[in-house]
Amino acid sequence: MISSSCIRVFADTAYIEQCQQRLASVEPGLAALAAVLSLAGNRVRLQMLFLLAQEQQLCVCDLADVLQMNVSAISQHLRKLKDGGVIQARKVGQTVFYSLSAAQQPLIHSLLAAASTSHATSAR
Amino acid sequence: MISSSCIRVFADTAYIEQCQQRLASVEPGLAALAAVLSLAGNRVRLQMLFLLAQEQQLCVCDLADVLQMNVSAISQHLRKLKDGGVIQARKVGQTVFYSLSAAQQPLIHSLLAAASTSHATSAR
DNA sequence: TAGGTATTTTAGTTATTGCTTAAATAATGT
DNA sequence: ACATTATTTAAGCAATAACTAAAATACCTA
Repeated sequence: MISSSCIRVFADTAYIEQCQQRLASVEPGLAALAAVLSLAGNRVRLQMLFLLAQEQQLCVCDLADVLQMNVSAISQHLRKLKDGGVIQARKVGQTVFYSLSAAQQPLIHSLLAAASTSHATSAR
Repeated sequence: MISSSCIRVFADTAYIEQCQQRLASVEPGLAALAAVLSLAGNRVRLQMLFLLAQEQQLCVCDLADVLQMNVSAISQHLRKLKDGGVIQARKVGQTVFYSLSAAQQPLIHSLLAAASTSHATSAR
């Protein structure tokens, strides 16, 4: 037992274990989702995903121009997104075009939909 | 101009500016979304959100027991989620019950749905 | 082959994050 | 008032993240 348990009215051992069991059953999915969300949870990367969703594909230079950022910084963000399976690369000559990966495209689109629809309640 | 622009076939200034303009129009929404996603993009916090979605409400102790983590660490995660407007607190005696905030509940549920349905394609 | 362009990688710096420990608050019961 | 319980806060630390600058790679064209 890592930390001292509370002695409270609600919640008994059986209840705790039930929660743990339900959690365990979805844990792989949650871990994978957390990985994608942490990638999308960066302002610059979310902008990049928005642009890719809108334009289908963009090269590193395009993104750097639009976001007015260092090419190297953009490239490093793209690498993270690619490593996370969120985007894919297609090389044409010396230009690399990035696009949303087919696998994660639905998730990304549903996330971005939330940005427009949900009237983003300001924090605090 | 922050970085040297590329001299490439696709993409001209007009195109870049068009992208920038579209981006600017959704930027407030994207920034707000990024804030929520970065909160949900942490494995522990996503587990907490899953549990809150499942059980409606839980106190700090419950979460610490289920996740087998330090009460203080849990409390600090809860604070971030509350500051971000993702959850809300209700105090009953000396126990504080946390639950998903009404405003962000739809977004959180749609995120969690992705964890079960989307057959989370493993990265790399 | 040489030079230029697009991109990636490496190294270094600074800022942020998540956790631990310990102390501080707050509410409850004696 | 005092001890107990639930939670929060503060301080410190190790790990991670994001950016800059510089060097390395890859591809194209003359």
